[in-house]
Amino acid sequence: MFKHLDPLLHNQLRLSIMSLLMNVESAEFNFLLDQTKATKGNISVQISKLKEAGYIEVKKSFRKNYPLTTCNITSKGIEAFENYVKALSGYLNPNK
Amino acid sequence: MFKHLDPLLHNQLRLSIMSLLMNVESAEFNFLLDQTKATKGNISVQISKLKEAGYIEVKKSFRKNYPLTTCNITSKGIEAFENYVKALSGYLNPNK
DNA sequence: CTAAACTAGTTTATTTTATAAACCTAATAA
DNA sequence: TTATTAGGTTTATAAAATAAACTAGTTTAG
Repeated sequence: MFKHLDPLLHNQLRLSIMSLLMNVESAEFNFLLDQTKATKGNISVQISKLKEAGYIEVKKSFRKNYPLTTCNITSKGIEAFENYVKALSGYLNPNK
Repeated sequence: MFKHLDPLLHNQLRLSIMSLLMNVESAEFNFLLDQTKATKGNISVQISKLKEAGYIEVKKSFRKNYPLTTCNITSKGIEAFENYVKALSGYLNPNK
């Protein structure tokens, strides 16, 4: 009846991040900060969780002497996102 | 960009309950128990929360000497569910 | 009749999760 | 050179989810 919803994706901020990463080659920390309007701390934590799950890759480098964190979605992450969308649709269109 | 997701609906069990209630006049506690496969305690708690929010109505009666709890969705609940679905779609179809 | 098992839930205690505030390190500006 | 800014991370707190234990009563088997 109701499929299990990946708890890692069933969170507003993490889902936002994944949704953004679905659309781009890669995204910088500040891009995510700007788009999501979340706090830095929160984003930092959620990036870690997504990374730990293998849903995204995180590259740390320097630009203009400042640290720069860049993220991109992995194939595993894409798959998870697509599965999540599929599972959710079972909840959203109860009349179909 | 990303709309706020009603935290009351952004939960697997509560969303399941609301999804079920969208389809029926009313549903008994045991129907929800059976359909969702959740524990009684969990369902009890989530029903209370949905009720407190005014998303559902809860009637308590007796049938065959046993207590019987029946739920139905309210117009406020229907509206909330529809808004939730609309808001979520902004996350799910990032390429559109 | 009475003890065990069952119905239909609710409450409570514990764990997990989310979140923001405080903090850190290095770089640039005044 | 000390103040401020950039780019984050860590930690402390609050909120939520969950299951186990409990309540209250009913049915059934001996």
